[in-house]
Amino acid sequence: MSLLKLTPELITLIAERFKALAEPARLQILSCLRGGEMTVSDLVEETGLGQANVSRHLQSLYATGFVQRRKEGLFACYALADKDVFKLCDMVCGRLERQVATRSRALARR
Amino acid sequence: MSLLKLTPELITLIAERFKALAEPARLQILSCLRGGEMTVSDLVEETGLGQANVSRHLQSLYATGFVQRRKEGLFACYALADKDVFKLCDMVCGRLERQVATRSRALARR
DNA sequence: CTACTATATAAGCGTATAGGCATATATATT
DNA sequence: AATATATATGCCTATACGCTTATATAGTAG
Repeated sequence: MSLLKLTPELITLIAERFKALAEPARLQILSCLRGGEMTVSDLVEETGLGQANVSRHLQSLYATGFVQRRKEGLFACYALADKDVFKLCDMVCGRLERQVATRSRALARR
Repeated sequence: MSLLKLTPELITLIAERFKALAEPARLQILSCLRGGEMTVSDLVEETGLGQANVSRHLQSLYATGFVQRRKEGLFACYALADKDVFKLCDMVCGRLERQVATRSRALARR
């Protein structure tokens, strides 16, 4: 629908959200969380990223509302706030597929 | 659906696309283009950004496939590649609205 | 209490990038 | 040809950010 008027303030907020998704490491983390709640240690192991790094990215994803946080004893359990993230990825992927197709044709034409 | 497996290569590509949307200036440009095709000069005037700046952002948006380009005499006319960009924004906005609501309640509770 | 573990945070470093200025390129006009 | 205009690009500086190492905080166990 896109009925929303994009005011400067809104634009800033939207840009922040996209920025949170604009990093491979964070997308990787979100992708891991697709399987369900995970601790920081789990994510460190699964992603191969450093612990401090994962923690910082999680803060960023939490601040922008893409993940939820739950404390269980020593562990911090993170989970996707909702599944929309992957709808976003799919939309971008759709675009990607179209572009890849277009460029393949362009290359073939040379 | 989110049936796509997020391979490392795909993650990189998706991150690039999100990065293109992660800048207020570029969102502002896209928002302007919502009304239809515009020249660089039009966009400079409408956004208040510098010409070099606008030109650069347009290259970035073009490289990531968010805008189309057409040359008409001296002018370069840019247009949205499709409307999906604003579906993306709306989805992020939806999330924003929910968050704003949640946080207002949280503040009220203190 | 001490020691250990999981997570968060701080400091420093290197890189990427936005913005401004000057300039190059391309096209049109005379 | 020369000149003017629209756009693109190269260079510079400031800032932002990701990554690593080291440390701080919080919770648990002995």
